[in-house]
Amino acid sequence: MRHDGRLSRMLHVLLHMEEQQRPMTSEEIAGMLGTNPALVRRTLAGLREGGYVVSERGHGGGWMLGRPLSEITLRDVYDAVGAPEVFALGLADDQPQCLVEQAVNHALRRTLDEARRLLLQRFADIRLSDLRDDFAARAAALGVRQPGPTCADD
Amino acid sequence: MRHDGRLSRMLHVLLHMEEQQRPMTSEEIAGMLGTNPALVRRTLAGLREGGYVVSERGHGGGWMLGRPLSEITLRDVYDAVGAPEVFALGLADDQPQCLVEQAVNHALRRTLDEARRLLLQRFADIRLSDLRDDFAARAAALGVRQPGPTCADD
DNA sequence: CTTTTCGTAACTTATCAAGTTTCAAATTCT
DNA sequence: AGAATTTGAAACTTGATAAGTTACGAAAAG
Ligand code: FES
Ligand code: FES
Repeated sequence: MRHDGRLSRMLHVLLHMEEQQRPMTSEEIAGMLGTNPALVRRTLAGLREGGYVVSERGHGGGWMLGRPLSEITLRDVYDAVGAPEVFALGLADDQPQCLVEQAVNHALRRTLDEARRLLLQRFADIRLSDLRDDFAARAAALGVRQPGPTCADD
Repeated sequence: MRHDGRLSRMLHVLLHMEEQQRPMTSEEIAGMLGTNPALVRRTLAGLREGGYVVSERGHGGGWMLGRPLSEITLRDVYDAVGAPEVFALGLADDQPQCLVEQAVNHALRRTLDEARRLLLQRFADIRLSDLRDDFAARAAALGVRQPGPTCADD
């Protein structure tokens, strides 16, 4: 099953965004992610609606954080990218009136819902500043002074 | 994202299989699921390897339970259909050497792993006989005497 | 008014479970 | 033995959709 990488990618983008003291263009970000500007705009649009980033058009424009990383949780970002389906496992709906299918789906749904609740609760408990701190710790452990981009974006 | 309905469908099949006192052909099962025999064989093949069902070829052949429903858990069936990816959410791997991506993926992986552990533990705790009992209760609540198939398979 | 950059719509691609086709092999029935 | 039934398995097509692409208009700055 194909993955939905929007949450992961947007988290990556937001953390890099804080390092920069200037707006990042969609093209720069696309280079970072190995994709293209239109997709970046499409996905960041959701984050803009939530106020997590702001965009400016024209010369010198681009994307900047709309609030500190300490005020954004993983859950916020998950919701902002459209609250995509968490699970690849799905329920059959071939025989909706079949009591067996109903019993199976009921058990699966309860279990999936419980796991989803746990997951989203954990997401709500993690702030992006926590990820940044972890990143900083990793950089320090490697003896990196100025963490800066390690990819080919410049 | 597209769902993987193999677990749900195979549970449905196994429960119906117990009701029947005869081998069910792939064609019958395909009719139940609104699909075709080859797909049924492909998916049930995994269950056969685990000994959860047995198949007989030729006239009068078909599929039967290989052990009582009380000795099969949802986790068993999940594994038997290939232990498909649980989550639709995936991790980016565009910049494996990027410390930010590493920090993001580490946090996501830990959280997803925790939710996966919970899910699979719940699966391991649910026996197919529990689902059958729930099914029987639903049938009783509706006043059904002989639960039998409600779909067009006969 | 030219350049930069976002905004957005429309279209194409990649992926993989699901679905299909086909035939060989095994088993039973006559 | 031969016909009918049914699984086994390989090869192929379809469908759904996140990702990727193309194209052009609007807004802002120089
Ligand atoms: S993409 Fe994270 S360092 Fe460039
Ligand atoms: S499919 Fe469950 S009753 Fe026919």
